[in-house]
Amino acid sequence: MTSRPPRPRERGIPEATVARLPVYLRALQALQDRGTLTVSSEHLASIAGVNSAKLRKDLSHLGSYGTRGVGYEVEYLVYQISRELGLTQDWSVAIVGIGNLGRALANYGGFGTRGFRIAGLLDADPAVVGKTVASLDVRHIDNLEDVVRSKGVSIGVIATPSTSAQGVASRFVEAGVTSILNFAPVVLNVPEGVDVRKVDLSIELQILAFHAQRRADGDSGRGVDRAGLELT
Amino acid sequence: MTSRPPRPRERGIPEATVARLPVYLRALQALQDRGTLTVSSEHLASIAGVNSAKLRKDLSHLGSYGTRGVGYEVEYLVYQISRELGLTQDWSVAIVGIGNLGRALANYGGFGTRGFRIAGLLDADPAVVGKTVASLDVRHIDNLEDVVRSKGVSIGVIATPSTSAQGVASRFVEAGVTSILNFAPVVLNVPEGVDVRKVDLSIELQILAFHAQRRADGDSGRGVDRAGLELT
DNA sequence: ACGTGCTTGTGAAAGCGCGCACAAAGTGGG
DNA sequence: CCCACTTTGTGCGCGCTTTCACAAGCACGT
Ligand SMILES: NC(=O)c1ccc[n+]([C@@H]2O[C@H](COP(=O)([O-])OP(=O)(O)OC[C@H]3O[C@@H](n4cnc5c(N)ncnc54)[C@H](O)[C@@H]3O)[C@@H](O)[C@H]2O)c1
Ligand SMILES: NC(=O)c1ccc[n+]([C@@H]2O[C@H](COP(=O)([O-])OP(=O)(O)OC[C@H]3O[C@@H](n4cnc5c(N)ncnc54)[C@H](O)[C@@H]3O)[C@@H](O)[C@H]2O)c1
Repeated sequence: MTSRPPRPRERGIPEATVARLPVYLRALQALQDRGTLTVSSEHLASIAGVNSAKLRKDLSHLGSYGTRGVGYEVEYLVYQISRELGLTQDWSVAIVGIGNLGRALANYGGFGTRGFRIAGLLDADPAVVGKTVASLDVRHIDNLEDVVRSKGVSIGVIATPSTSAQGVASRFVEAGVTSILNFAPVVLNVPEGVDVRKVDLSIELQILAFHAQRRADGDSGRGVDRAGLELT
Repeated sequence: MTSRPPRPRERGIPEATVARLPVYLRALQALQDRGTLTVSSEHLASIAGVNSAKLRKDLSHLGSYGTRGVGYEVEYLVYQISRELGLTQDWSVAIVGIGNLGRALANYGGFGTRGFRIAGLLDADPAVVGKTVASLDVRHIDNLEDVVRSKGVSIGVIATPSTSAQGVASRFVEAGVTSILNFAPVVLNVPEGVDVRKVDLSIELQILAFHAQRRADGDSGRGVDRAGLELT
């Protein structure tokens, strides 16, 4: 537990930028589908819903891929962002907890499109194990290590009730999975070096409720005009 | 389009704090269920997975509800956070797009527990309209305005394909809904004063892939020990 | 009544992220 | 060849966020 030096900016792209690159990528692919060859930061920014200076600064972290006076070559930029995000390789995903949400995720076509392949579905309920969901058969959770190793799973998705989530996370980690996407409303405890992201619908609703209440508090009679909302 | 003054900190709780209050609330309710009466910032922080100083500063925005030398009274804090987040009143939610995801959301029990009531389900597909999902019958999207008005819907959830999402959002806005939770992978365009939050699974996976790739780049042969990961 | 020990609440410092504004660099027309 | 125009890449200032560190405050035992 040596006290780390104040982050020597390893070789790095800022987190905030990383979180926006997928948005840019999607916008660029939409342009590509429409046959657009080049795009200005202004135009791309408006599609992606961000400030154009921010977009340029974000892209500058990947290198200088634009041409002054012209803009960015769409195809080249798509490739560069894909490469930076690691989408030029395939990622195997395992989903644990094939209930309401797990089934929806398994049936969702949007993952396969961009380098993510669902390699395994796991559940603990005998009534679910053995069933076929999205042309994969649901295996018993005890096979987790097998599935991870044989399919080369590197991303684990947790869609179990929150009581089971920590246990599943630990098993993922033991099996060597270092990237976890968690839908259960609990804080997961994992060793350093394991990356956990959470998706929590209740939190999103509560944040919306907070802002809605604040708006209602201020608006007495008079019309809106309340500004300063942050649109994520 | 008057240029706004540099944000006079209306009367406000920082955004970052608002996003964490629901996490604290959940931790507190777990303590409450276990019969715990008071909790220190250190303890609560470790449950919630944050730094204790941050927790104290967050809570200080709500007022001084702690007792030095003792900690915080769990029940009182639950109430204060609930009130601040607007959970002491009921919020009606309408879900549009009753497909894989919409059905999972409708069947999810976790919403009702905390002030959110699903008041209406809407879809455009004649094969879905009229069906009963989660003991609500699915109405046709043309009834959106009706449903919003008659049920007092204040939060709209969009779970349609991305091609329809903007249209649905606009109809929500026209009907007077100013809080929207969007699952479709598109940037929504809404007038000022409307609050949009998005949940985008593909983006989460891509961020995980980015970090996983970076870890793999550094680790040549030798075991892990890569530090500096930010766990959200 | 008073000291001991624990915990809160917050000032101060450092790090990040955002957006303005502009120089640098390229394009294209004359 | 030069000039007008467009657009990138970035220096800079500002405000938000996080974390440290500690004085102030409270409980409890004696
Ligand atoms: N459904 C939603 O829309 C929704 C919304 C927000 C959050 N969530 C969260 O997502 C999670 C799943 O929700 P759901 O509605 O799909 O629940 P669900 O009850 O329908 O499904 C949970 C599944 O997990 C399985 N399971 C339980 N313990 C397990 C274990 N130890 N190992 C493997 N599988 C196990 C169960 O057999 C079941 O099939 C929950 O934590 C829930 O809070 C769901
Ligand atoms: N299923 C998932 O796990 C998942 C994951 C990530 C993102 N998403 C996104 O969530 C959205 C929904 O996904 P899904 O898998 O449920 O899709 P789906 O095709 O199963 O369901 C979409 C539903 O929306 C309805 N619909 C279409 N146009 C409509 C309109 N104009 N008005 C009302 N209803 C309309 C359709 O009839 C259908 O029932 C998509 O945008 C998808 O990209 C889904």
